[in-house]
Amino acid sequence: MLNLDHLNPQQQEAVRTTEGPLLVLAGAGTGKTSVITYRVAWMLNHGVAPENILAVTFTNKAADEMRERLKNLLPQVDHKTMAVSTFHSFCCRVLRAEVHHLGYTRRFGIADASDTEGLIKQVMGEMGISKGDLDVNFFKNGVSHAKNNLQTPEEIRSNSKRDWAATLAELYERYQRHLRNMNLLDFDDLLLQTLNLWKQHGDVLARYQDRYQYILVDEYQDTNKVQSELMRTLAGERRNICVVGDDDQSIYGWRGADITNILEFPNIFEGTRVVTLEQNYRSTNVILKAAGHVINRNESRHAKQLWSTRGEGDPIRVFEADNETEEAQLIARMITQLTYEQRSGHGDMAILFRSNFQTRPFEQSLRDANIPYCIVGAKSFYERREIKDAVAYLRLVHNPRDDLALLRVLNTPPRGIGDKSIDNLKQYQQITGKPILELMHSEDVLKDMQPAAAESLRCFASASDDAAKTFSEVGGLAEKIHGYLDSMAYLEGLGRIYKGHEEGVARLENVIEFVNSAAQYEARIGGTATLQMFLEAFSLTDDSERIDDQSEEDTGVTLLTVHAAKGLEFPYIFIVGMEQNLFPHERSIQDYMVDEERRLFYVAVTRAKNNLIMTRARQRQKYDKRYPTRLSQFIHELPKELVEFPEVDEFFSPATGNQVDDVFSQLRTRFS
DNA sequence: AGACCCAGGTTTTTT
DNA sequence: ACCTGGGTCT
Repeated sequence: MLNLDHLNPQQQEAVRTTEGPLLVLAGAGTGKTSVITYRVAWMLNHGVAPENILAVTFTNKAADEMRERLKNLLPQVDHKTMAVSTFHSFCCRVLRAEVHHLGYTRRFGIADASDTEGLIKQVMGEMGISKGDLDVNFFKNGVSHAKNNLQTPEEIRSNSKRDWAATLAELYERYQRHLRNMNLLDFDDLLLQTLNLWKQHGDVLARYQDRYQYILVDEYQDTNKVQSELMRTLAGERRNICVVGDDDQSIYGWRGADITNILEFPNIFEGTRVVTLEQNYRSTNVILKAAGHVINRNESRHAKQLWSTRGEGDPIRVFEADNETEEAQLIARMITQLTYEQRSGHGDMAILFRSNFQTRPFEQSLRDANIPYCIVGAKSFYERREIKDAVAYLRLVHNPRDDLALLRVLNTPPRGIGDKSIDNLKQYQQITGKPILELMHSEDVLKDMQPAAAESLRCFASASDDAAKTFSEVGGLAEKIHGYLDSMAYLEGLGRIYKGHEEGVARLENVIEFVNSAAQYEARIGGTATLQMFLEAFSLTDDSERIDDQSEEDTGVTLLTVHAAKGLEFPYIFIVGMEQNLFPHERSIQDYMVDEERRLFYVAVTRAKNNLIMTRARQRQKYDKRYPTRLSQFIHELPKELVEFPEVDEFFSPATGNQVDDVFSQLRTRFS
């Protein structure tokens, strides 16, 4: 039987409450993941069938971790039947089975962010929206926002008096029509169309409600309207829905997360049991008090007060440097000193910053000081042009209606299909509404083209047909991918696309690496891996986890943005660039979003287990100019008695006799 | 088709 | 300062 003894009373209550709506307010470091996994284990032990449980997370990483911990906790249960997945992959699975109800086919492809942007530009062109007016980002965000908030184009038109409303609505409609013609769903659609499906087809919904009788949602503060509505719909009359999250760590409002989901949950589900986890197992009380004091300024939050049994701990220290270079050098010196006098390794330390551009001077200073480091979230392998091209080739074979993929690779490498021919095809596409690849099979269309171009198009089309046949049989996926890219002259063409010999070779190596990743995927899944599965994994899986080279992660200092640090912890945390307009960011100040920025600061502070050091540069270079800076308001918001503002030298002053004794006694106990 | 030039934009990031 | 994308010229 499951032993809950080492859980605290609130955690136990959360675990035992399996029926009805439950809101678990899990403050930073309060053992949330344990609670979730124990709760699932508890349900399984109490007769709930694994296939009746749905656990939803935001990231694959979180889903993997949960699955892993469940496996350890309950090795005997058949975990394959239990749905632990991200919102997107869950919805994708539903749609693969049901999407025909909505007029797509189950071979639908997934449009990524750059497809979305490209298509929106195209639609803007169609509508004759000139550049001077509203820009691509406006429409991209506008459409995404509308989708996330369940606004139809009709509603945009009628609800908003803004002069751009009608334009946005029309663009949304056209954009969506294009996607549908190409049998593509964008990321937002995966969620939205699943919700539409359920709302429009009660019988389908009933099947899913019957299957998923117990629902668990992690990081609920990050859900948007569609996501909360999806879960509410699925929970139905049973209302067995448990959401876990921390409103104080809601830092994704800017991309559609709606904090009111977690704030209003008890009002939306009458009779909600609320369990607040306040015992923190991570940090010293100085850190918790400081964080709590700051976050208390925010209105509209669920009250909570974190505490721990780890003692008071050292005060927070704030240092100032003249400029960003010296700030970076200061941090490097401090790290050297700390590793020297304490027993902490580089892996115990992380440098947190608000914006990515701040990494530069730190890379330099750490390298100069011979300190190993790793940067989280550096630009990814899969963003590279040659990889996206390779993926576009694959997408086209899988979904021949994917004009976006086709146009990307039709003349990559150059094969004599110029702008003229491409325009021509687009024209036909507009008139007939048929996929371009299909048009390329029509001699009526081809006779309009230059003979050379027509021949090239014919050749491309027939190679695509061959590939489609090849991939329709199961097995040998990586091999087939290699053969296909080769047959399209893509591998050979890389040398022509990229001028320098070196660059061509490097790009080719990357593509080969990509083929290898397909082989790895195949090895993991087994011989039954299909192109569709691989593409789906590619679209819905985060880059960093696809290639795992975590070997160095343990040994180096970690550099990462505060956003990327959510969910992590380190004994030593350095928050750098504590300047007004940088953190909080100036954009958030203009937009009255300082509350979210304050939550971001709260997240940063609560990453620290033992020691928190913050720095500021008095001057900072921005683009090509230097500016004087002001200290961040968040520093002023910290409780005075918990913060010290030492001079830089004080950090490096010789150790006192007591400290020396201390170090030696620690060493003695360690080696005795 | 490919080299070259200029304008615009540079918070955070998942799926 | 620096990169990207789009436009133009050869």
